[in-house]
Amino acid sequence: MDAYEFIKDAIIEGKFVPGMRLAEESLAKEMNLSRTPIREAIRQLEAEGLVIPLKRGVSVRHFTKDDIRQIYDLRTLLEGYAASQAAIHRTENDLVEMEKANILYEEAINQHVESDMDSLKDIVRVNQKFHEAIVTASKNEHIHFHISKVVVVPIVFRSFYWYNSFQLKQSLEVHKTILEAIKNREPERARIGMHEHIYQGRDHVLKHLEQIKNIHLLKEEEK
Amino acid sequence: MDAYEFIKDAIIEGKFVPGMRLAEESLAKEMNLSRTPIREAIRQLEAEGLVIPLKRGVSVRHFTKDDIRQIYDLRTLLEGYAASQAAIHRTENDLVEMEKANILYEEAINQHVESDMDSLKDIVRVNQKFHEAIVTASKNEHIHFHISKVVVVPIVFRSFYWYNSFQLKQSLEVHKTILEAIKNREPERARIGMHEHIYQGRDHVLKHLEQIKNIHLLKEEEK
DNA sequence: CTCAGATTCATTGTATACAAACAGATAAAT
DNA sequence: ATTTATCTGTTTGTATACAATGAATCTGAG
Repeated sequence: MDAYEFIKDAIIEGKFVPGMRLAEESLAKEMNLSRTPIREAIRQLEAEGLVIPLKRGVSVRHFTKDDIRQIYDLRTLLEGYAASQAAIHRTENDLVEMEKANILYEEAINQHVESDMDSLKDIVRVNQKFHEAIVTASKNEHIHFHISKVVVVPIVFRSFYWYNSFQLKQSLEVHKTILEAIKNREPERARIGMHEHIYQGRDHVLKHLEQIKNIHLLKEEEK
Repeated sequence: MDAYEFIKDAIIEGKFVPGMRLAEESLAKEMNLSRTPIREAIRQLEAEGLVIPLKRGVSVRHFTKDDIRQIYDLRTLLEGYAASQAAIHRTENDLVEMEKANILYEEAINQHVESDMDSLKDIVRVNQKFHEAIVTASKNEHIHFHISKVVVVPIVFRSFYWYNSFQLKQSLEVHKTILEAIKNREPERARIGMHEHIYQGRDHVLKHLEQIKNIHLLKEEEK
């Protein structure tokens, strides 16, 4: 669906932010459509929890620090399980896909120069490919379905752009550990590796949120 | 939403079955509405995975035995985690709610007479209340959100109506174990109890599906 | 008889129209 | 001045209309 993609992308890109009131008419005008397809897209996004209904229109959902913690707990649980299952069910082809994704990841990190947004965007994208490959190898499409819903949220915060080279190199190491565990069919080690990896991400996002909050407080004081 | 409830209920009640082609117009006529609200309801149900888009119209999703296995794995993971978290975060009030639900469950089981559909429906409802109470006590609304999506699917199969008194008494025992573990703040025991409980349900549904399949095969032969 | 092409009919996708609900502003009354 | 009531403009909810798409049927040629 087109309107769906448009709105979702706008949220992910930060064009629509939490608290912002979105009316159907204005959205429709912005993308040269009538209200009908817009409404359908909104219903989908509501069902996914990305957007919440307002008395008047909708708003992109506002996630608190507590939400982030909960979502990462959930994601750790799901992706950790997926990794352990991947270690059991993975085929040779799955392994090839995972390795391919990880080589791209390594290349992206090596080419990366400190605080260059575009190269970071690349890294995020390739990282996702790697995670996707693992979930695919777990052979549980229902978990896949739920993970895909959970993964979007942290992206909204664009905390990734704050990773430094050291952290990136570190996460590459964890990737390699996970990959090796899945290759050697060690479910528990794969799970633990994934836990570590995602909790790293969680800490990072939370720290980022803390900074944003401070900036916000600063602005409040300035007034 | 009204059209949403209508369609979802129809699926749960078995009025709309997998493979059945549902056109917007006919749905609209059936509930005296125009197509517009119907379409929105369908988009929601699609996002939840209960219904799949067809080239022409939609159909309620057909779940295979493998889907059931995957969904129960997922549910075990999520509800097991919720139980362990409940053992950590539960308040006195949560405990009261859980005990209340479980007393109702015990009463419903004691009043139950073998293969009475209505009393089994009651039991299913009260059982859900118990599970709800645990998830609430876990203090993670995002897990709650995902569990609620996962729980609907097995209901569609109405395998519950095949429980016998012995199985019901057995599941009451497991409920009590879980409750005690949460009360005594033993996360791991709560998780294991929940695992056992849900895997019991899974075996039951799978056995039921096997029977249905046999009946189906019988019918095929009769032709 | 079989298959390709044209035709018809059902069904979706989108636009538009209008009524009902609601928020905010203005006016009136105490 | 504060509160209540009314009015007004905006925004949603639903219905309807029509074009685009796809499936099924029919027709004619080989």
